[in-house]
Amino acid sequence: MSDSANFEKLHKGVKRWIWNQKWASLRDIQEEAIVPILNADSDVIISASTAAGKTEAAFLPACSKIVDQNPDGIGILYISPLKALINDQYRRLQGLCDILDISVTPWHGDVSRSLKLKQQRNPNGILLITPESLESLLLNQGSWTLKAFSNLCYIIIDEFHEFIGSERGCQLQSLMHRLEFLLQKTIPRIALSATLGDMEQVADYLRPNHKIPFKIIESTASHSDLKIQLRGYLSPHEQNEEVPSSFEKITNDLYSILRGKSHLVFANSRARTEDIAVTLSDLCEKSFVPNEFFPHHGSLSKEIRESLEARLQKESLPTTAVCTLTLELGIDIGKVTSIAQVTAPHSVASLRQRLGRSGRRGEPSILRLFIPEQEITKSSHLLDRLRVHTVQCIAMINLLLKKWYEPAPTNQYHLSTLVQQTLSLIGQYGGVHATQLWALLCESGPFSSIDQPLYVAFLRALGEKDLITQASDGQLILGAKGERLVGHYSFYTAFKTPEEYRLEYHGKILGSVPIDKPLVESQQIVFAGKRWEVKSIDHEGKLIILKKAKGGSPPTFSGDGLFVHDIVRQEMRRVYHNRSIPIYLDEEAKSIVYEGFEYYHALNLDDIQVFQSGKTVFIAPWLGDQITNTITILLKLNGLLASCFGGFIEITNSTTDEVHDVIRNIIESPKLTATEIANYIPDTILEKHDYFLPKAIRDIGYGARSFNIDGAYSCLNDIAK
DNA sequence: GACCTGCTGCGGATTG
Repeated sequence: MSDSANFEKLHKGVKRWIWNQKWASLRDIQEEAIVPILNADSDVIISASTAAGKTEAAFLPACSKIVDQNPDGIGILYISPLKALINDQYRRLQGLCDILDISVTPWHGDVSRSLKLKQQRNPNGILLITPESLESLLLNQGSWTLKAFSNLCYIIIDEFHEFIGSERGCQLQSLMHRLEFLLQKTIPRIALSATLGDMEQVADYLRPNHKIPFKIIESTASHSDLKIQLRGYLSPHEQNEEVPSSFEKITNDLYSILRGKSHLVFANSRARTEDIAVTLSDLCEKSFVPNEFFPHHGSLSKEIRESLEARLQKESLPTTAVCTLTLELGIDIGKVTSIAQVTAPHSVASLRQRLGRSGRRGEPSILRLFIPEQEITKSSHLLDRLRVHTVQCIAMINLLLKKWYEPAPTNQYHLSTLVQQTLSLIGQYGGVHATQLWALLCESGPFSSIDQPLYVAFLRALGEKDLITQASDGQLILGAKGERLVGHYSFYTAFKTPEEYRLEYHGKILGSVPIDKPLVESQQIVFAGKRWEVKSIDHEGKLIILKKAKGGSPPTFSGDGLFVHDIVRQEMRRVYHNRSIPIYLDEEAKSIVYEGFEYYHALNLDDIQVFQSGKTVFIAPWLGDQITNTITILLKLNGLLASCFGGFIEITNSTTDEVHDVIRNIIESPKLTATEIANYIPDTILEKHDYFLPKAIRDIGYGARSFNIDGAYSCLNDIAK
C-alpha cells in the first residue's frame, strides 16, 4: 500500500481488513473515492464495469467515517434494485463489518420478521434495502424512520444505471428527497454505476435540484480485448424437411460451439429463450450426453433461477444459460467464456452490459451474434431485402466500439408515480396541504415538469376518484378508496405487474404465465426448458397443473415494444452508404449484407427518402422509433393509411405525389403538440395508476413519453425540401 | 417484435 496516498486516511480497522485481503494495492476508483467520501460534502458517482471493486470503493471510506463518528442509529443506507444483490452484498460485507464491529442488516420482502424487529428495536450500522421496502418504512413508520436515520451519514445506491429514466427511478428520487425532508438535512449520495454514457446526466438524475456539488470517479482501467463474430443464417423461403430452417442451423451451431464450457445465450424474448433451451437440451439427449443448457427468465420460479445461478457460480460443470435480460443485471454468477446473441440486440447499452459478463481473468471477451434473415423472393419485403437486422447489428457494434450508449429519456412526467408519491406522503403525515405537497414533490422534488395549475387539476382528479378528500381545516387526507389502495401491500411498487397463472408439476411451482394469454387443457407447451402437457386449469386459484409430454412450443408471454434510438438508425445509414463489410462477418453474413448494400444503392436511398413500390409508398426517415412513430401518426391524422415497422413508414394505396402533398400540408399547418397528438390515441393507460387520471391529464404524460414533435417536424421539413 | 424489478400485518398453529 506504499503507493497509496490516501490509504492512511482510512480507519485502522478498515486498513486491517485490507491487509487481511492481501491486496497488493487499491484499485484506481478505490483510491480516488477515499477523500471525497470522507469529506462527505458532495455526492459521488463511482463508475466502472462489473467486478472492478465499486462496492469496496464506496464502503471502505464510508465505514471508516461511521466507525470514527460512531453515530447513534443507522449510519449508511444502501439501496439496491434487486433482493438477490442485497443478499450478495450482505455476505460480502460481513468480514469488514465484523472487524469494525458494526452491524449489517438486509431489509426486503424475503427477510424474516425477527431480523427486522431486532433492527427496529436497536437501529444501527448499515441497512441494505429495496426502494419498495423504504417506501413502506416512510409510509408506515415515519416516526421510527426519523429517529433511526437521524444520524445517517450516506445513502449508497447500487446499479444506479438500472434506475435512470424509469418509474422506479423516479420513485427512488422521490424517496431520497422525502427522507432528506423528514431529517431536515442533506445526506451525501453515492451512486455505483456501470460506465454507460454521459456521466453528467447521471449526476443530474442523482440529485435533480443540485443542492450540493458532485464528484465523478470513473475507472481508467481499460476493458479486456474483445473478439466479435457475426454469423448470418438464411431461412429458406419454403419450409421443407430437407432444407433446415435458420433456427435449426443456429441451434445446431450453438450446440457444437458452446458445449463443454460455460456461456450465456441472449435470445431477446422469453418464448425464444425457451425454444432454444429445449432444442439444445433435446440435442444433448439425442447424443446421450448430460444436458448443460438451461433457460433463465423472469417468468421462471425463483428456485429454478437460483439453482441455475448457483450452478454457474460453482464453475464445476459446463453450463450454458439461455436467458433474457435477467442475467444482464448484477447478480453474481462469475464470468463465462463467451456471449452468444441470437437476433439483433435492442440497444447498445444492453449489448455492452452483456459483454461485461464474459472474459475470465486476462481472457478476451467473446461475442458471437447469430442473425437470421429471410431468403429473397419476388414478394420479399423491403426490410428483408435491405437486410436491416444484420445492418443494425453492425451499426450497434460500431457504436459500441466508439463507446456511445443510448442516453436515458428526460423530461418525463411520471404521473402514475406522482399518484403513488402523493398518496404515500398523505398517508405518512396523516394530512397535508396541497401547497406543501407541490412544494415537496414538484418544486424541489423530482416531478419538476409539473407546474402548480397542473398539480391542482391532478389533485382534483384524485378527489373525484375518492382517493383523497379535503378535511375541514383544508388539509388533504386519504379518501376511502385511497385508504384501501395505500393499505394493501401492492402499493409499494411504482411499476405495474400483470396477473398471472402459476404452473405446477408434482406440487412444485415452475413459474408463471400471463393471464391474458391463456393456455387450454391438453395443450402442449415448453417451459423451464422441458416439454409439458396442460393436465388441468384451476381458474379460481389461478393454477395450471402440468404433466410431462414430448411435443409443444413455448407459451405466449406479454410485453411492450422497445425503442431503437435515432443514433443507431443514422449509423445504419452510414453503414449502407460506406458499403464497408466488417471483417468479423462470416461468409454467409458477408453475402447477406452485400445483398442489402446492393438493394440500398439500387433504390438510391442515399438521396431519396420517399419512394414507391406498387401501390405502397415507403418513407425512410433513418431515425429512431419515437420520431418514426410520431411521423406515422401525423400522416394518419391527415388521412393516409400509414404504419411503421423497423424504422420504415409504409403507406398503402397511395402515391409519392399524394404523400408529398400531405407532408407539405402538415408542415404548413399549425404545429401540433405532443399532448394534442396523444388526444387522438384512444387508449393512453400505460402505467400503474394512469387509470385514476382523466384522459386530458394522462395525455400530457403519454405525449411526452411517446412522441418527439420537434424531431418529427424537422424530418418532414427535410423531406419537403 | 416485445426485457426486468417488488411487497405488510395479522391471525393461528406449532414448537421449545
